[in-house]
Amino acid sequence: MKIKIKNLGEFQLKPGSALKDLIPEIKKISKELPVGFKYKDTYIDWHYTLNENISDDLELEPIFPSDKEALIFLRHTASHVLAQAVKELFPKAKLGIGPPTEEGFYYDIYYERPFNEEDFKKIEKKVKEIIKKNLSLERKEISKEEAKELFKNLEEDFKLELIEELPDSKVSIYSQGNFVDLCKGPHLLSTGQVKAIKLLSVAGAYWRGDEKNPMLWRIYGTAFFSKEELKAYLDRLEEIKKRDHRKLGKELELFTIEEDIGPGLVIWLPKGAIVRNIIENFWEEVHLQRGYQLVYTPHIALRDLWKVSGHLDFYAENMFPPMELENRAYQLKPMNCPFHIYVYNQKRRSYREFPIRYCELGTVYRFERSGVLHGLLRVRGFTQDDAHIFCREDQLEEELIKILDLVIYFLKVFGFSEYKIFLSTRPEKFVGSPEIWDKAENALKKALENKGLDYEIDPGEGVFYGPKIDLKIKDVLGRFWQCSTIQVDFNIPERFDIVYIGEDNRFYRPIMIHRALLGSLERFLGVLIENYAGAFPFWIAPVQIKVLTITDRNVNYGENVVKLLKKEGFRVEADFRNEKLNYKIRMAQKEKVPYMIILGDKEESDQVISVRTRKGEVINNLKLEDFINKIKIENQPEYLLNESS
RNA sequence: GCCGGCGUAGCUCAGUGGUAGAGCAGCUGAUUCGUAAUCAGCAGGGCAUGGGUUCAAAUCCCAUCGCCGGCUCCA
Repeated sequence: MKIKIKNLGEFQLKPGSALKDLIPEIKKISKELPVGFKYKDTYIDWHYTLNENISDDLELEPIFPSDKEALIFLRHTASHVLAQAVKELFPKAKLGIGPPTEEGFYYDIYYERPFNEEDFKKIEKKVKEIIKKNLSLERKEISKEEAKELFKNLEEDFKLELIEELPDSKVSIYSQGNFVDLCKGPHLLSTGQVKAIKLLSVAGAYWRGDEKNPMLWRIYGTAFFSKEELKAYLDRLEEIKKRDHRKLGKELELFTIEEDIGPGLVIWLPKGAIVRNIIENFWEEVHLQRGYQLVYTPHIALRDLWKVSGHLDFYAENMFPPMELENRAYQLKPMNCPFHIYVYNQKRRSYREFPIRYCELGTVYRFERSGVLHGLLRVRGFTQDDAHIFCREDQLEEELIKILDLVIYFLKVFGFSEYKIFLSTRPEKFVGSPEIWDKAENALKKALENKGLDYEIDPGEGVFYGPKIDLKIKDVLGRFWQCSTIQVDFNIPERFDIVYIGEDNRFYRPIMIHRALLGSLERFLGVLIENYAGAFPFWIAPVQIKVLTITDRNVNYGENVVKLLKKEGFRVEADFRNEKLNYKIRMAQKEKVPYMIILGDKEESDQVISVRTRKGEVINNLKLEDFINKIKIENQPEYLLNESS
């Protein structure tokens, strides 16, 4: 039988033999040995044998250690090594699943008690031993019946459950030493090929993510082909820690979340509030330019409003409980949409008016379970940069395209140029008819295609009132964050029975689009803090310039400079303390102020300034006027856009 | 909500049964200094909260709250 391997040539293989029998031959012609292969969409490792898995002549695509996909092989094996280590140390442990992930791998393992730090160390040691032993892996295909027998004897209950649900009559198992695991692969040749591995953490995880199921212990780890790559990864984890918005938020005095005030409720401190204010002002300006109208609505409303909107039926578990007052129930708002319906309903609407676009920085409250709160990224009270657009069916696609334009513009201004787009379709719990949903889903698809944007479909992830497009933005460290959401809604207009008069003088139902571009200001600022590591670009920096004097003699001159800068509208702080320059620079540097102006006798006598940038560049003998002209340009939101393009 | 870990001064952290500690920040004084920490002194703590064990608890036990890492969910 012929095996063609891309770029390596053709090989003959006898039926019944494994791909690994080709290794000596391949080694002769290739410096580097592939870790495995890809055939169509499946990974094939060296352990595949001809009669079992491969019937016809086929062309395989080799995967080398330098390929990204090679990590899947490596991490699958790494997770087996981990599982073996745990089973050897704790024979009573039962295995769940152990897949590779984006960044590493994990194994979910049931054990009668939690693994503690000591266990963790032991496991780590055992893992290293197994790698050192360089055990060969082996793949076998057996019938489901045989597999059931095997795992029943091993008392691997979770594996039995998995086997039960596998669609094929045959399943594959991999073994190394005396360890066997149900696994579809792919794997490396032997445990010794796992060169750089690190176990990272243990945490409880429900079997199959369902809280009705027993809790297993999930051990996270990561593995790479080289120690250098592993180190780079661990360094990156350190970097992420350094950029944590919770840490920076405290250090830079941006925001606080106080135990006495309540979980998930954010206090914006002056420095953070000014950042938020600058973003809000910019946001409003752009919206007004683009044909939106600004509205304000209350934080609470009569509970009946939420009955009409459908929230009580479909969203109740995310809402704060009602408040009773003068025999009427009020409800803290989880969304802004019903209010905007009433703005719409102020008068009879004509088809000529459309599209009508209402926008609001609307603060909403949602009940999030305590365990999921996370700094600014997951809170209970947040301000959405919300808008609701009412339009006719024939305008829907164009409106969606405009929204996509707008969101891409905003993200660019804030330094995000890469994102993933998801189209979420009808969930299990939904209002309206399936036909209407299909219509809405199609409109979203067409808009995305019109803009030439790639997207993935997230089945069943839509909101109860309509399908949506979500954008996840990629930050400088390559992490993705969900902020923007665009949702088509045929249902709420119907529930509130809103109408417009058409050309033919008859009533029609408008379509509503919900959209938030930055998402919530809290989350967006959290992401922004991490993206910039707290060093905001000039136009949003809470303190843009810090004026430092060298001696007390220069204070008068310093006050003058500060006054002139403030007059121009810049956010300036003075550090005229009787301290050494180095000390003042260090402080300003830690506050991540973009520019320091340093004033000594020299500057004063020449009536100039010295400027030190956040990056450490020094410009001497600058006229204040020239500096102001330079930073005026830098103070525009689009400055960085123009710089990089 | 569930599982594990953690909670000591404004911040970062020492302190594991015997009188609460350090550095930074703050205040006072000295120093007047040129591109990432000048020196000295002072002040600052219900050890998350509430119970319990003990002659004695920051330390051991129980409960509650909060935070962190996950599960799940979403802006």
